[in-house]
Amino acid sequence: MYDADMSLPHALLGLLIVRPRSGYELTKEFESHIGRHAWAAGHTSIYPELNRMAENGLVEVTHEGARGSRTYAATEAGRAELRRWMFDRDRSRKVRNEEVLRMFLISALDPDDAVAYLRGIAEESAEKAAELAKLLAATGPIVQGDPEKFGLLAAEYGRRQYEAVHGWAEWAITQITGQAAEESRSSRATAS
Amino acid sequence: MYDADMSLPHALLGLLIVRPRSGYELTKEFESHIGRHAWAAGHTSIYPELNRMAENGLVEVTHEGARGSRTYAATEAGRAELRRWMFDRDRSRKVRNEEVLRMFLISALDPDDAVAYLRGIAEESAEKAAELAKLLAATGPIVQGDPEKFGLLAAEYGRRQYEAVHGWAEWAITQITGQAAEESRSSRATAS
DNA sequence: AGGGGCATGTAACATGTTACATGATTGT
DNA sequence: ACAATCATGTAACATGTTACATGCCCCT
Repeated sequence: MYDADMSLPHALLGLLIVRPRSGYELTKEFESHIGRHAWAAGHTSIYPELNRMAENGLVEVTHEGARGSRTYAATEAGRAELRRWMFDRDRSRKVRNEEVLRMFLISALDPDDAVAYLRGIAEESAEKAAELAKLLAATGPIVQGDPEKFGLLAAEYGRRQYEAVHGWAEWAITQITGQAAEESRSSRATAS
Repeated sequence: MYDADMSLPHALLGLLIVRPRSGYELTKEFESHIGRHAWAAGHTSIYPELNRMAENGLVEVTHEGARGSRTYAATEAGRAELRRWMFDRDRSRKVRNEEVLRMFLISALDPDDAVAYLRGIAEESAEKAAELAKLLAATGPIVQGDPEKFGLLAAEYGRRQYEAVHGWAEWAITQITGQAAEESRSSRATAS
């Protein structure tokens, strides 16, 4: 079977389950939401992966169009594989989250830099949350299984995440600056 | 200079800025918090990377101990590089977040599976949030620059994130089940 | 003296990225 | 007819992972 921690084939399966697409269309999909927020991939990894998946029976070519384009659809085996992967609770998975890494590394900056960095985060997360709120307001309620609504659960997830990050950044700033203010007060007191 | 999107050397720099360590100690560090929540790395990538970083003057060996152990410290150039990387706002960075990918792919599951999956998420996020809350309660307030407190900002970040995920999962469940209840009501109404 | 953990490394393999490459179709 | 975009691919390189490999030191 497929390795538990291979994400690209599963991302492709998910998209193909919702709606059959060509490699080219999948590539474009990865240039927008899914690629910018969840998993990046270029056509040079997508095309070989589709061929491999076709060999393994997870997808099949349902239509050949102009310019040699091939439309792929998920097979029954493909659906089963995505389901297996989603419910696979083997958390030996390797984390690789640059955002969170930066959060850890804030502790390695000196206080002024840390606060400057956090202000940037606060600003950025507020923007992103607002952006997603706008996107969600522009579309109707979420309907499971509606291809048009694909990714809206993820969008709401993102919106809440960004709001949480915003709150956290502001909290973190008060932690550091509050403490700095404290220190300068006590050092003045000691000095006098 | 170093590529903007290489995270391992920067993770190592961050740890070495806080406190000089050997490759072995760094490896162990990656087995606990930072490796489980932010960035995974094994000794087979850490040792070669340290050698490369030493060649490039980002770190230096400050002590050679028993069993051929070498203690590394960040150089001034290393500190500057970490700072540069932290503030590098070039967001051409490739996202690769399996968690978020799964959120996207929920839309590809049928409603029963989606709800089951979300229940799992709700449970897991509540557990993780509680775990971090406990960890945070057990340690004192955060003091910037205190090596003992390294990662506490990240811990609070994680706690808030998990709480947000929990709230989202419960909201998402009501979205789907509420909608399913609606549907069965209306189909009964249509049938009668 | 021997087991367990400390401490580092190399080699083969899998995966992913960048650069290079080609040709078909559509719209103007 | 020509430019833009559609549509797919290969090859060289960089990176990361797994398996294999070695030896030292400390404790009992």
